[in-house]
Amino acid sequence: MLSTDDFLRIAKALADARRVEILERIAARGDAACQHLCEAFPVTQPTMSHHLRLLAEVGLIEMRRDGQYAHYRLRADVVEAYVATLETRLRVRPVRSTAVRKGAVRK
Amino acid sequence: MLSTDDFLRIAKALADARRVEILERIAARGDAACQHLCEAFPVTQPTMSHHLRLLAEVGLIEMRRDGQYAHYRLRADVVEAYVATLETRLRVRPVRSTAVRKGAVRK
DNA sequence: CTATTAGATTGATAGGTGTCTATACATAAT
DNA sequence: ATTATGTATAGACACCTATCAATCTAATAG
Repeated sequence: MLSTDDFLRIAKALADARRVEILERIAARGDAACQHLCEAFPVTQPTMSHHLRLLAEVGLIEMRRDGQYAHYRLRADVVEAYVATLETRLRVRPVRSTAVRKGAVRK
Repeated sequence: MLSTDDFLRIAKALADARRVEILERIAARGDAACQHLCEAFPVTQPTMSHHLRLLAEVGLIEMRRDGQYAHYRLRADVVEAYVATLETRLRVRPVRSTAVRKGAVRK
């Protein structure tokens, strides 16, 4: 279960078409470099950097540095935690156990 | 599975703290009148009306008129459809069957 | 018909944010 | 060191939207 704050921040992160597309791409590849993502979408590199930063801040993705390259991967457990929280708050189904690693969300 | 458009509109509807609170309230009661919701939150009636309209437009709630009163109830199946679509797009778990009644989303 | 109450609509305003250009920082290659 | 490349930051701008006061419509009560 996410805190009210984390929950809202994730919801806002998911409320942008481009960001969801980026997440999809990262999820589909398992691992994506910023460079690759910049080429895959019609946005400038700073805009892509902005989106990735935001997604990482709310915990939906995780970055791994490899020299000058930045690689990202999806935090499926955080997505699940968001879903579980949404369902619990709206009472649409029994809660499912979804352990989320501590420190996923940057304060 | 929701269309890309419906998916995004629901995501945006869920990306506001007040709206989620309103949804929670409606979900908790099973049925809530606009009047009651106005008293339950520190917002003016036009603002509440605005939120309810938006939530109904994206299909998350449904209105029933009773004379001059307006009653709302949650569309749990639409919430589930949103969740299923999110999980499918991000590949976080197998798809679950979630039939959504046609015409829930106003065009 | 008149008054009252519930809800919707209309403008207007303030704050938030997605996007860009320009620039800075960091790592790698020569 | 210098140059090149990948990423991050800063500032600006346009657009969107949550909110309110004021007003309007609809239905009920007297």
